[in-house]
Amino acid sequence: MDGVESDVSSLLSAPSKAVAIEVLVHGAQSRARLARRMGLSPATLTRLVKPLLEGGVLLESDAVRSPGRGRSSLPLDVVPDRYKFVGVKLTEEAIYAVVTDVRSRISDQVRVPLGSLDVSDVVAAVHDIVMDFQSGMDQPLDAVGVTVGGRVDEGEIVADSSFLQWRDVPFRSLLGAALRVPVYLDNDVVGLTKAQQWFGHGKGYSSFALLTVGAGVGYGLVINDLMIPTSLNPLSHYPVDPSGPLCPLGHRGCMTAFLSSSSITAAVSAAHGRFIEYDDVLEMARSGDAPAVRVVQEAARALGRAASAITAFTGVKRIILSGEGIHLAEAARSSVDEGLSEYDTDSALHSELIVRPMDFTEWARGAAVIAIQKTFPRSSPGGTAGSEAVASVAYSTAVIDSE
Amino acid sequence: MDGVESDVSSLLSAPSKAVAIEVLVHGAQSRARLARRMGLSPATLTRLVKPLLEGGVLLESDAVRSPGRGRSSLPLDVVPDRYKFVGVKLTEEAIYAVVTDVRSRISDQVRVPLGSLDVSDVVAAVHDIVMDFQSGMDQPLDAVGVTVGGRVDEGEIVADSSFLQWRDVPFRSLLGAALRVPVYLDNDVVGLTKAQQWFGHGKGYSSFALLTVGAGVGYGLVINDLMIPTSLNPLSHYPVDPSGPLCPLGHRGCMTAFLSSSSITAAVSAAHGRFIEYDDVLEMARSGDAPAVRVVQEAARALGRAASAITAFTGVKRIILSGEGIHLAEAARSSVDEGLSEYDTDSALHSELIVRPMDFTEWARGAAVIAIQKTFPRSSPGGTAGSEAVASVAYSTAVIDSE
DNA sequence: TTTAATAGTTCCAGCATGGAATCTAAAAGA
DNA sequence: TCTTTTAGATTCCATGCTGGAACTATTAAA
Repeated sequence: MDGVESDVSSLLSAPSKAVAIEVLVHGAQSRARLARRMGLSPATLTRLVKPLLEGGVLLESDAVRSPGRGRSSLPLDVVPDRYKFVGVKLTEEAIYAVVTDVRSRISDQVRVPLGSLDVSDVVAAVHDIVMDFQSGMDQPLDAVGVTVGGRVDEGEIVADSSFLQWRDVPFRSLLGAALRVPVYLDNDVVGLTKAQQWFGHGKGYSSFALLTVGAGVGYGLVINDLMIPTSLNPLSHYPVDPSGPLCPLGHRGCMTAFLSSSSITAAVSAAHGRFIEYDDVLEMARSGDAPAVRVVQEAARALGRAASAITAFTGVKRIILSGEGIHLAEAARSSVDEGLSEYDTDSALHSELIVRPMDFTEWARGAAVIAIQKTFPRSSPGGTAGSEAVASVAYSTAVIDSE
Repeated sequence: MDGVESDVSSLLSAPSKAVAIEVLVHGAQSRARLARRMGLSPATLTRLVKPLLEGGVLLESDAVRSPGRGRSSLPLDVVPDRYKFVGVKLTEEAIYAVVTDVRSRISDQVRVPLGSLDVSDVVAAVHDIVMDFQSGMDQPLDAVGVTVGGRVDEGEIVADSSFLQWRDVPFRSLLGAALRVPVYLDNDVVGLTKAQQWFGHGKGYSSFALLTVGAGVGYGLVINDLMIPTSLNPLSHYPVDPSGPLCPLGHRGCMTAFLSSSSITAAVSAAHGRFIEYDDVLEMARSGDAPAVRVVQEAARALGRAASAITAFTGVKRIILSGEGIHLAEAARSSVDEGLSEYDTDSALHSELIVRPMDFTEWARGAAVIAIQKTFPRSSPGGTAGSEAVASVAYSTAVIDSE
């Protein structure tokens, strides 16, 4: 609990950190189990765990009986309050921020409306939020993660965010100068995907995809435990049905045209001659309003088709459907399945859909996970030759259209 | 050259093998260069190279001058004839077989028409071909790779091959019993993709895709240097244009409906009221025959759309377009580009298309590469926890529809 | 009470690695 | 021509990670 252990990265060996991450992600477990899971000898595990216990990263809980004979195991778990992180998600209307522990469990959260999109104003607002959190805590903050919708380069610069109307803003260094804490920056879908990977519905899957539906369409991809930099603009405007509606960019039947909240509300509003909220559209669909039913069903079918395409093109079966607008998948699940199986030839290779609505707090948690993962970095599992070339690409371009 | 070094796998350490593969794939280079590329010290490289020289795997060539001062480097190269492999590609009409060196350079090849699709007949035919090759060689064969269109399980069993009309045939053990040489089995697109990865147009790219057009549509995907098991049936019947023609399975506007040779010849033949060969269709398109032009252009546009989708869903930019039927992409390149950019919003993230026609000999070379890669296995670069679970999935299902 | 099975530790030999010093080779400059 | 500089390659050694073997600890079953 003392401040001796200032930094994980510098004081722990890479294998020790790998053990910590294993416990972090897969929960409390004994040395023996860790050894088996990680393909290491019990002897090695004893050695790797020692500095983690001394550093206060892990804690040995009481002995636990397992069925059968043999000595009880001593589960190792992370010390929940050993680290504290802040996650910040920027949207055009508000800043959503959370305080989490190392397992990304939220202990505090706040929503601050955004008065101005001016860079310095936003920096100041985030600074104030973090300071506010800090003052209410009895321990120092370990890191802050910030995510935005749009293109983020090298974790440093908001290269292009249409909704914030920012171009080439070195947000990380700006905020880092204002705070005394390490600041990390990334795309919002990347954050949400990584949160799912370590702590959410992607846990235990070496490959999965995340598809979010809300103001825009987001897409995150993890293959072989590695986040794939998927350039998202192309996907959010991917043609699902060339005879479908138009999106703001003029594409007929693209995913945005079918799935974005604005497209859906616009279609139903037009039919009824008055403006109708997104949630009301779903409600109306449920109660049988013909235009609403039609629009929601078509959107759901487009979603199913997109999921089917993801599996076809990436081989990934597990797909998490999420975002503020994903309730439409619950409202019209059969249409989703319809779109999913429309062109399916091999039933054994079905996509496995998980529908999990997520609000903006969840996005902020994703931002916190960016900070957590940077604090507990994986020791380059890819291990490819030509490290310099790889380094320049890593964590670079993951873009979504947050229009 | 003597038979002392019987097996690479058992006598060389994993890092040494990695060095051999580096030289194999990226060509002759000095120890210093290898050290830089692989992130190792010069000292380590000297040590790793020694057993490779002693084992006759690598050879030191004459000193080569580099611009500037300093000692000349001593390039290390593989001894081309140290190993010999046979690659066999089974199609419904014939067996295509090649003899290659460790760089997959073809030194001999043969095409044997297939009289019967009976399993024992095919085993006998392949056996005879391999024996024939053997008798003409002054050194023993190191391994045989066989590829087939269809689903191959665990590298052991042809689970389902529609064109050979085989189901659950343990081809590897059957052929292995007949031959005295290690036999490896895999899907044909996997072989072709791996050949591209190590020795072809995917060399130097950690991620790329291969799309083949011929009797059917094939798709191979490599991400972060790892072959992704893409279940191909879904892709070959992926809907490109819901208003397009029908495929044999009744899908409207799927990739097979647009791109398979039979669909193309059928469409043009119907228009002209007589049967027209595939190559003639391309010829007629070139000379302006309206139906042929139309069909070829639509097929090319579908190809472009498919390529665009690959980039959108996988983030992979480099796409190799190939197969016996890919000449249509050359004949109508502008239509390919049209389909590629139809829904493109971000020009910086364009797909990078490489069009390379490949005949069946090239597919046989792919089979040889299966044998080469099994002989020089990579030491599990993924390195994920839970090795047992990973092992069962690796090299399993990569399917194409070879109908 | 003995035996078997599992968890965890200690000790040590093996081995891969990289740093430092050294040697070799070639070009540039005096 | 000799010296200096630069870079490739080697040798030697300290370091550190690893797993095997032997051991202790704990628990259930015979």
